Amino acid sequence: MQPVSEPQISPASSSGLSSVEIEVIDLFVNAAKLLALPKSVAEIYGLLFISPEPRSLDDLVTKLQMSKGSGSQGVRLLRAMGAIQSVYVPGSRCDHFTAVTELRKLVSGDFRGQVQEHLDNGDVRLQRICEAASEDTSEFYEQRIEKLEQWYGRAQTLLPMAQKILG
Amino acid sequence: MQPVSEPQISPASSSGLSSVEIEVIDLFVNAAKLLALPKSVAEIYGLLFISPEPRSLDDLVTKLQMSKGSGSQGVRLLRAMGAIQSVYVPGSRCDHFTAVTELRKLVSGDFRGQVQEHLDNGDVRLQRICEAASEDTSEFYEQRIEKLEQWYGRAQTLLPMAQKILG
DNA sequence: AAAAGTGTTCATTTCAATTTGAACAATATA
DNA sequence: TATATTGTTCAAATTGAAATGAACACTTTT
Repeated sequence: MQPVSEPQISPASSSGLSSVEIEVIDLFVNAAKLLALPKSVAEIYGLLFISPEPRSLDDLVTKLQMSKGSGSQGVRLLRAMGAIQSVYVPGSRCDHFTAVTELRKLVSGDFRGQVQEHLDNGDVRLQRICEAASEDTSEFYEQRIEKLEQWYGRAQTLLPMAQKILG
Repeated sequence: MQPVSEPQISPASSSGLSSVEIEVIDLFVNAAKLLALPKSVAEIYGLLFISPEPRSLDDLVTKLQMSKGSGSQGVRLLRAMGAIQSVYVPGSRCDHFTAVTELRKLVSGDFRGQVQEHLDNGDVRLQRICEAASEDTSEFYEQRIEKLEQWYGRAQTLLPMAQKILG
């Protein structure tokens, strides 16, 4: 990997993002790559994370210079993941959002969703592979299937442990 | 997620992939999505995983019906990741490959590469955020930075533990 | 009711990653 | 030396995901 490079959140064309905001957003944008989440989603979360006050959708898309459509989608996803919350702001009729920062909540939301799912399907898949292999049952295939079962087992062990450490 | 669907490795147009092979390759192709690896890479690894004998590049691209270019790139990546090995096959002048199936080796190869890297940069990033925040040092910013440090700490704890369980 | 504000949806565009295929070594065989 | 084999590289095409922006619906204010 290349050394950490300067944030690419076009700093000149700012609609007033401070340098702290830019750095933090950049952090999340990069982390998002690891989780294969859209950049816009990371930007929204990043900005909310570093915002002392709740922000409206309009607010977000203006500061981040993204389309209303993207903003709307992004907010929806983040809400579904439990990564942001909408809060009531007296005297304003639009929704306002804040970042959920408890690792425990974040982990049980998205992480679980993405990974657990695949593991759950593991049984089905292994089942199918066994069936397919039963036509041609060799020593080698048995070994490989055993290997796959071992892998799934390990993963099943690891996941709850990860939740414990993070939660 | 939709229920596990039928493999989409065009089974009709087969250059002779057995149903076991198809199922296993499909398993890896799906897992690869989680790790954000190219499909071609997953296909190659999957086929090697379920092949009793080493296979040549030519072999791979023929059975998988992919271009030589993709095959070459894929093999290179997998080798760099330590996920496949080239083995000597007497009486043949081309390289042959087998899958590395020890979870320990796989984990120290790719997983580490992808994740550790980001964590290593964490220090640099946090440093930069601190600097940026020093212009405008508020209670809130301090809390957030603390939160980020906490997150990195947890991740640093989890990673070696994961390696232990998997390795 | 009109006008302004807020938010969603969705067809289209944009963009980046992957794949292809052809050109190009490099090496072995005849 | 010519020819076949093996493998890499890279520009161009393909693909699919994400972003845009306009149309729409709903609410609130005047």
